[in-house]
Amino acid sequence: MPGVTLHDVAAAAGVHPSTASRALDPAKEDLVSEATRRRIVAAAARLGYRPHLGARGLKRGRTATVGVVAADLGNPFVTPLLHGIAAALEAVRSLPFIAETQDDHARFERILDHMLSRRVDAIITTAARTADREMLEDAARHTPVVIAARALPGSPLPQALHDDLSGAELAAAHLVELGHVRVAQLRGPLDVANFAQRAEGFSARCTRAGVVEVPVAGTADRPVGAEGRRLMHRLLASDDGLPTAVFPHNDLMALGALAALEEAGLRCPEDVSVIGYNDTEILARTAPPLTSVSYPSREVGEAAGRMAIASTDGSGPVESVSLPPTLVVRASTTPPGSGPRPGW
Amino acid sequence: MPGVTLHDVAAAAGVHPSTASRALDPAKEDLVSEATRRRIVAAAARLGYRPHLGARGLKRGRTATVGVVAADLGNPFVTPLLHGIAAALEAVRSLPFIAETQDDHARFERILDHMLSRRVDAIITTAARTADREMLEDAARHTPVVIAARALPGSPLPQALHDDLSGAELAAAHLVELGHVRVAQLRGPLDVANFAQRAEGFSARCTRAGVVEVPVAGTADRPVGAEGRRLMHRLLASDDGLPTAVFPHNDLMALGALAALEEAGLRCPEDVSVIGYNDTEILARTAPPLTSVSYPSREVGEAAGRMAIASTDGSGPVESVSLPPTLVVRASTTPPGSGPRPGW
DNA sequence: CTGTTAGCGCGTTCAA
DNA sequence: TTGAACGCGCTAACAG
Repeated sequence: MPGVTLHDVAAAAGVHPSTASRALDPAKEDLVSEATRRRIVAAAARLGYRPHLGARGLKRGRTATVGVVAADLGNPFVTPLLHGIAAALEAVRSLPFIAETQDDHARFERILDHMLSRRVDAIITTAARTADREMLEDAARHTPVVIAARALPGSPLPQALHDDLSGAELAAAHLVELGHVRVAQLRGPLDVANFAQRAEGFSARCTRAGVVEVPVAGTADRPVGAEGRRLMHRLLASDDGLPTAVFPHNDLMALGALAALEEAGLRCPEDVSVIGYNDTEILARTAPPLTSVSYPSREVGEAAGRMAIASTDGSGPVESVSLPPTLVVRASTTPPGSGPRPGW
Repeated sequence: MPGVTLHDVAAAAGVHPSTASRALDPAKEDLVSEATRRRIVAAAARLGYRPHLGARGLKRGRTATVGVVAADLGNPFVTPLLHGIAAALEAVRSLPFIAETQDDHARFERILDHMLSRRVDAIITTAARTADREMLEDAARHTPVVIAARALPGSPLPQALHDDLSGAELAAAHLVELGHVRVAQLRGPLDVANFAQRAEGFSARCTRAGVVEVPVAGTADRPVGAEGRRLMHRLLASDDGLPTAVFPHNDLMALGALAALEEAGLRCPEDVSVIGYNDTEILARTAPPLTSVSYPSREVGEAAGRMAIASTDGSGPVESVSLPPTLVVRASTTPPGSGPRPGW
C-alpha cells in the first residue's frame, strides 16, 4: 500500500504513465477520453494512489506550501493571525508550514534556510526584528517574502501591518482623558518595530498633554508575562514615585504587571490603572478585565495570506497595507485615585 | 541567485556533481580530499547554494519533516505540546509541519491526505476523535502515526497520553474533600476519548462518595469557552436545583462557565466552585484563579516526538506511554457556602 | 579519492 | 486521444 506511484496506477489501468498523469490532473483531464479516464481514476482509488508532492514540486516548481514564521506560538495574539493566513491560503489550496523562532535570531535563520531549501512558494513572517532585516531581504531574492504584524521599517518588502503609532496614542489619550498625569510604559523589545512605535506614539501623546512619564529603566527581552512582571517590579522599586497608570506594551506583559501589582499589595485599578495591547480574546477575563488596544490580527493575517499569493503570481508589485487600531475599555483603567469602574 | 543547483556548484569547483554532493554531506565529507572539499564548500557559499529538499527527499525517501495535527491552535494547552514535539524532533534535525483541524473531520482528512502526499516521515496527531480512528489507522499503513494527548482507545497505534480517568477522579476527590455533595459536570465532546474518560472518572468518584451529580443536558460541540458558557447557562436555567461545584472538562470551558456565572449574578467560589482541567499557564490569572488538574503537555509532546522518531527508525514496535495528572488548587474552589479562600 | 551511471516520481514536451 | 522520451535536482551504487 505504501509507495503507490503513478506508474502503478497506469499499469493497473493498462495505459501509459503520462496518460494517467493527464487523467488525474484536473486541468488536463479533458485531454483524455472519458472511458479511460474513469478506468484510471478507479485504479488510482483502488490502489490508494497519492501524488508525490515532492516529485511534483520538482517538476512544476511549485510546492503548494507557504512558510509561516511566528515568534511565539504561546502568545494568543498569533492564533487569529494564523487562522487568517490559513483562510486566505485555502483559496489556492496551499497549506501553511508553521515554525517558531522564539525570538532567537539564529533559530530564525535556520528556519528560513529550511524553508528556502524546502522551496516553499512564499514566506510570511510575523517574527521580524530589526536585526533580521538583511537576512529577510536576502531570502526575498529567492522566494517572495511578506512581512506581517511585526513591521520592518524602510524595507521594500510588502508588509501587512497595523498602525501601532496610532494605537499607542489611543492608549495615552484614554489615560489623559481619565485625568492621569503620571504614567509609565513597560516597554517591549525596541528592536521590534511595533514596540518602538508604541513607545513613540505613547510618549508623543503624553508630552502633548503635559503628562509626566515616569521612566522605567530597560525594556523587556521578549514581550512575555515574566518580563512584564520584572519591569513592573522594577518600577515599583524605583524611587521616582509611582505613576497612577501603566502601559505594558502588550497583553501578556500586562498580565505580568498585574501579577507584580498583586505581589506588591497594590490593587488595579484603584491604585494603578493598566492598559494593554492586542485585546487578546482569551485574556478578556483577567482580574480585572483588561482595557486594551484592539489589534485586528485575523484581518492582518488574511491580508498577509492574500499578499503572499499575489507575490507568487508574479502579477506585479504587491501593495502594503496597514489596518487601524481601536480601543476596548474594560475595568483595568479608571480615573486616578478612584474606586473601581461602576458596572464591573 | 535563485535556483543554484548542485550542478552549478560542481561546475564552479571543477568537479563532478556527485563529488560535490559528497563534500556537502556531513556524513560523507571524509570521502573527499580536504583540498577539493574546501573548494566545493567555497563555491557553494559563493553561489548561495541551497540543497533542494524536495529532490533530496525524492532520492533518499526521507523528508526530515514530521506532520503535526492539532485540533485548535487557540487552545493554550497545545503550545507546550508543540514545544515538546519540536524539542524532541530537533535531535534528528527534523521540523514539525503543523496543521489545524478545528475539530472538523473533513478538514482532518484533507490535512492527512496532504501530509501523506508530502511524504512526511511520520505523523503526530493531537486531534483524534473516535470517528477519526479508521482514517488514522489507514494513514498508518503508509506512514508511522503517533497518537498524542487525545487517546484513541483500543487502537494499536502508539500513543503518548495522560491519565484522564485519574485526573477527573482527582478533581472529584478534591470537591468531595471540601464537603460538596451536589456537583455537576460540563462535558466536553464525548467522541474525544479524553472527555469521555473525564466524565467517567468524575462520576465514578462521586458515586463512591455518595455525592449527587446534577445532570446537564448535552455536551460541548467543541471544548471551547463559548460552549462552556452555553452549558453553564443551561445548568443555571434548569430546575433541578443548583450544584455547589461544577467541573467543566477543560480550562477554556471553565472560563466560559465563569462568564456565565457572572452574567447570572453568581459569584465564584462563594456561590459555585469551579474546577478546570489542563492547568493552562496563561489562564492562571483568571478571576478567581482557577483550580485545575495539571496536564503535563510538554512532556507528552516530548514523548510523542521521541515515539515518532522511533517509529521511523523501524527499530521494532513503539511503546505507548501515559503520564499522571496532578492537582493545582487555587481560589476557584472552596467548601460549599463559604466565603473566598483565605490568602487570595 | 573521484567520475560514471542510473533512477527516485512526476509532468511536459513532441510525435504518432 | 495516447505513447515515448526527457529532465526537474539529487544521491546511491559501482567503477576506476
